[in-house]
Amino acid sequence: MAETSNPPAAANFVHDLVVEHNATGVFGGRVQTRFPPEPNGYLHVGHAKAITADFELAREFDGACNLRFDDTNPDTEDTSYVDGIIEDLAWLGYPLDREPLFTSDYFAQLADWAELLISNGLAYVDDQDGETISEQRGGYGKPGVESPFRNRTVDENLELFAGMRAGDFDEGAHVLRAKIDMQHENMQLRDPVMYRIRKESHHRTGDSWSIYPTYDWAHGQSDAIEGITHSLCSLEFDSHRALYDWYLDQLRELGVLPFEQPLQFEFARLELTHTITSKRKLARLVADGVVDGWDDPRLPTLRGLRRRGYPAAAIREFCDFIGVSKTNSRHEIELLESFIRTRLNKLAQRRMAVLEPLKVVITNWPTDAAGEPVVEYVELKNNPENAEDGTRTAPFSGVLYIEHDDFKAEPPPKYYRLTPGREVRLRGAYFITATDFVTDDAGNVVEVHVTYDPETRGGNAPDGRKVKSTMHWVSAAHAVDADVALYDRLFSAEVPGAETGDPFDDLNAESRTLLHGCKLEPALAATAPGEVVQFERLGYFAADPRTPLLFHRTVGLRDEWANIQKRK
RNA sequence: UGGGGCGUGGUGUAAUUGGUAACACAGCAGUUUCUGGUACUGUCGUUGGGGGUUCAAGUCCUCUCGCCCCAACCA
Repeated sequence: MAETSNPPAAANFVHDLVVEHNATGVFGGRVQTRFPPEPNGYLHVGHAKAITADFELAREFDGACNLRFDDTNPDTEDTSYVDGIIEDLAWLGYPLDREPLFTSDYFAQLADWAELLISNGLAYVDDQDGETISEQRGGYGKPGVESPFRNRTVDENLELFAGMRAGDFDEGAHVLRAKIDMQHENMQLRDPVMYRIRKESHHRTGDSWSIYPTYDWAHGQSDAIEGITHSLCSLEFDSHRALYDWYLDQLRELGVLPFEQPLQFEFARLELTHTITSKRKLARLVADGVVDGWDDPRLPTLRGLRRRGYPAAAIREFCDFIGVSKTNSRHEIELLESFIRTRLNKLAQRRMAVLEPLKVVITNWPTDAAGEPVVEYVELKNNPENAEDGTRTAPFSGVLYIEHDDFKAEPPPKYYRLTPGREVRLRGAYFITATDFVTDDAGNVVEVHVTYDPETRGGNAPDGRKVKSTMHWVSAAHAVDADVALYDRLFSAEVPGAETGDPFDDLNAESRTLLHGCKLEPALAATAPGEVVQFERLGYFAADPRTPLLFHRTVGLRDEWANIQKRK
């Protein structure tokens, strides 16, 4: 992966496993993985971890990773999600290099294999409803009850399944079940359902099928069809592994597996503090209008993060760094943010923007022949981290805006910024000293009067005197107005819903603050859609991809002064 | 209730497989600095608990405690 100052990737138990497999000849050195999203929602950071795990493992061992849409449930899936997922995946850094694969492409093969299992007495058609089947399954430590239909003849099962396949029955009339063991201690093996009847139209196969395979029946077999070797999934599927193996074992013994039998490995999904990664709950945030859509910058969706300005490379580096383990854990969102800052610090162009403007009048600033304040142009570095980014100029004149927080009539302890009688530097321009200020009826400072020292042009005093603070500024006459959205945690609790069980109880009502009338230096008007720049001393801000002069705060700078105030 | 998985600083991830517990984030203190940013330095503090084997235990044995997952015709 690209250059980075971050430390190398954490070790990864799956990686170690593959090394061992290659050493012992399992899979003959082949590594084939797959990323199998269900097209029923958009990708989020949690998927990013799975994606990097799958794709990078394959890349490292010169294998390949398939994108396979696990589209076995016509009720919830849609092509718009297929397109969205492909788009987000490409943005993350994994553009499609060939046609994507679909479980639905294997429906015929899967159904044929199901018939093969039936023919061998390994599956049967059950006429009972879901509730009854569920009751008969028993419970943890409690025995299961065999279905009265469990011992139908092969011929009868074949005929019924053919009818199911042909669409002769209503939804719920029958299911196909694997005949395993109703007393198995692993509930997944108590005659799991392989097929159910659905009359819903499928986003790809339309109405050509009225039976759909369940996840368990589809997944391992799809892996086998594609020649997958290492099938990674999240921890909650560990009890499914026995079933994954059982289906494959039967097919292998019946001699129909095209490749070696794939193996399933489980790892912990990515959880972050102050956010959620449940597709269902994310969908609820969108549906309820808590956020503006799937690409709301407060969402952990890939498209939300992209709009927020998170560089894809930084997300990949983060995933690489946290590694792959089996421990249930929740990473601090601050760790992700530190990766974002590290990368942006190197890349982002520096600009000056005043979010909450305070007017500053330089009382000794010269005027020209027409009586207008003189305008000078000062040169500023685009990025102190990278000299190749060069410089730009910004207009400077007698009336400016500075950040409201950068002046205090009565300075608190350790305050280094502008205050009556104190001299500070305006970045790249001049030293100024506050002489006076104007307040409104409520006592708020609305204007500051200062004098400047003409000798300090460029930002340095010939006599070598120092100032405690350098501040950003924008010339009032040249300022470009913009809207800026500041973001805070979407959920105020570290673990949303930890208290009440409902994450929505922990929603942060102030997760977004929209500022109008922010004052930008002219160069900022040319920011490309989606580009992330650093507003000096404030943070990184992404230009909205669609709306000009709207910026989203990607992440703030580390702020020592804020910490000092917080400690107080 | 039966089965499975997992416990390492505040957080997360490592530890040559029995050999100095490390890395990052966060915190704290400082140096540098035309961003209270960056960079750099220092500092803080940990193997869930008990017992055992061993010259030596995060690692092996044993007991114990805690957390997570599984009883959809979702994935």
